[in-house]
Amino acid sequence: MSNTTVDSYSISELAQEFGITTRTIRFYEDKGLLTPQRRGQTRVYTPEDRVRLKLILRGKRLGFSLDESREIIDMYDPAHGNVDQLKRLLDRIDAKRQQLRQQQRDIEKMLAQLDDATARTEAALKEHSN
Amino acid sequence: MSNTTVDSYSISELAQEFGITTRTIRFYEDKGLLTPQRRGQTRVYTPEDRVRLKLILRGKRLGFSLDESREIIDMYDPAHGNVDQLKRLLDRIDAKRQQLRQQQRDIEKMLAQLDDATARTEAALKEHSN
DNA sequence: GTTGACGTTTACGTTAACGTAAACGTCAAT
DNA sequence: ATTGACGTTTACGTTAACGTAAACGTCAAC
Repeated sequence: MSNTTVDSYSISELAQEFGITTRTIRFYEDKGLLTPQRRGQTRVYTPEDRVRLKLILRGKRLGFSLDESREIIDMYDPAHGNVDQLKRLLDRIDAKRQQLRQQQRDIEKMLAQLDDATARTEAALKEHSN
Repeated sequence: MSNTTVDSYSISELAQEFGITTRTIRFYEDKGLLTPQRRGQTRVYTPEDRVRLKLILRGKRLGFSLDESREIIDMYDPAHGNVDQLKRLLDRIDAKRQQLRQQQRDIEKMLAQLDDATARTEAALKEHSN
């Protein structure tokens, strides 16, 4: 279960923690979203790998594709060479921001709609108590 | 193009307005999300149909499946008979609310992450100006 | 009367994101 | 030495949400 190095994880540990299957984790690796090390054949995950996985799943909850999640994750690292690329990166970051703000507005409207639905349903319930 | 009744829409009008294809709209009908009337063979959409379509697309932007969107849309109508069903409906509405709140938190974190990415990228740009 | 623009149905194709199963290796425990 | 828990690779299957194309009807315009 627990390891000597303490801050490394097995594939099943991560799977259990996040409520996904090992198949899913290997699939993410296949798609280039994770690149764990190997102890022999066996995959060994660092805390950084774990964070990346967390980000992927967060993206999933927001309806992002794996490609989109990869893009967002890659935005965090500064390794992108020349000035032109950096400027384009800024644009892509901004685009994502706009998208997230749109989602915020969508959520607000849906929550309002749900409040409405609750009110209507409770009203219908009161009708039944007559 | 425009109709005599004014508040009815053709399939291509809706497609253009929302930036989707007619195929998509017919697909939604196939899945039971829309039930337009017919003038002969031709589909005729009411303003209510248009609203439903809008809700579907809003759900899409939030990563909802068509089934989920259908569920949310159906929550708005009070036609669901008995007390037990109404109480279960309230629970489902509440569950959706929780999910949306989770998405709100996810968005906040992602926006913070993007701010971080922007700062780092701009820092990298300043390096290049040396 | 044929050419477009628009509509229809039917049906096969495609992509993403895994599920599921087979077939195998490893290592500690019985 | 075999069982069980865990890991591996390879590969075919599945579902959702459409795309794409074929083949046809309709109706106004030239």
